[in-house]
Amino acid sequence: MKPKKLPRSFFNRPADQVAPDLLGFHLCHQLGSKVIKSRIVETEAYVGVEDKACHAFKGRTPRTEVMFGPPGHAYVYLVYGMHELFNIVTAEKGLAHAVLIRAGEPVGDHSLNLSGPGRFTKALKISRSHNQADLTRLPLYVEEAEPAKSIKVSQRIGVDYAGHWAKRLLRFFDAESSQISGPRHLIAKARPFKLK
DNA sequence: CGTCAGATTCTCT
DNA sequence: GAGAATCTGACGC
Repeated sequence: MKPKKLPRSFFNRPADQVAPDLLGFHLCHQLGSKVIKSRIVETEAYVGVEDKACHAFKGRTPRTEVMFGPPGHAYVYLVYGMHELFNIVTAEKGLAHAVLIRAGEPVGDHSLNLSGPGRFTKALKISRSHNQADLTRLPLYVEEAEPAKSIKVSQRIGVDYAGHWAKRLLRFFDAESSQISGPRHLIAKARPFKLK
């Protein structure tokens, strides 16, 4: 398969459709003459203003402004005062959907730890300076690759406060990957998911 | 294996 | 001023 940057149309769909489709694809960051690549193995969908676990639930603020913009852009923010988390804005402008990238596997000759959303951004050298970056262009882009063969779904992690939204199966991961993050019991409870 | 507290700072009330 | 889409290391079984 010839590597190819994903076009904006790929991202112009609801987050719960984009999130499983991203598994197996590569997130690439060009730094000078080098490109750091990671195979995406774990994602979570945040489905807009009705989703209590989604930052956009509280409405449009300076921080969440990007989410209300057009799809295919980065939403990077700080949690717990220490970790920067990388999201991709999806669905049509105004819906404020996003996909959180939670884990990846190294691609190429590097041996980085990409298991966990905080580690993922650290390893790929992604920071808040990339907030609002257009992901259909350099230096940050998603490359099409072999899709994950076996996908599982579970509840999202760290969103217990979100009432019935916490129970929705919006976390997707490659069942064959060893880099999956989060509590074991959620991984054990996960169930198979078939792409449409 | 499991649970738990602490680090550290931004965001919105 | 409270709480957060996390990670690590300590301790108990």
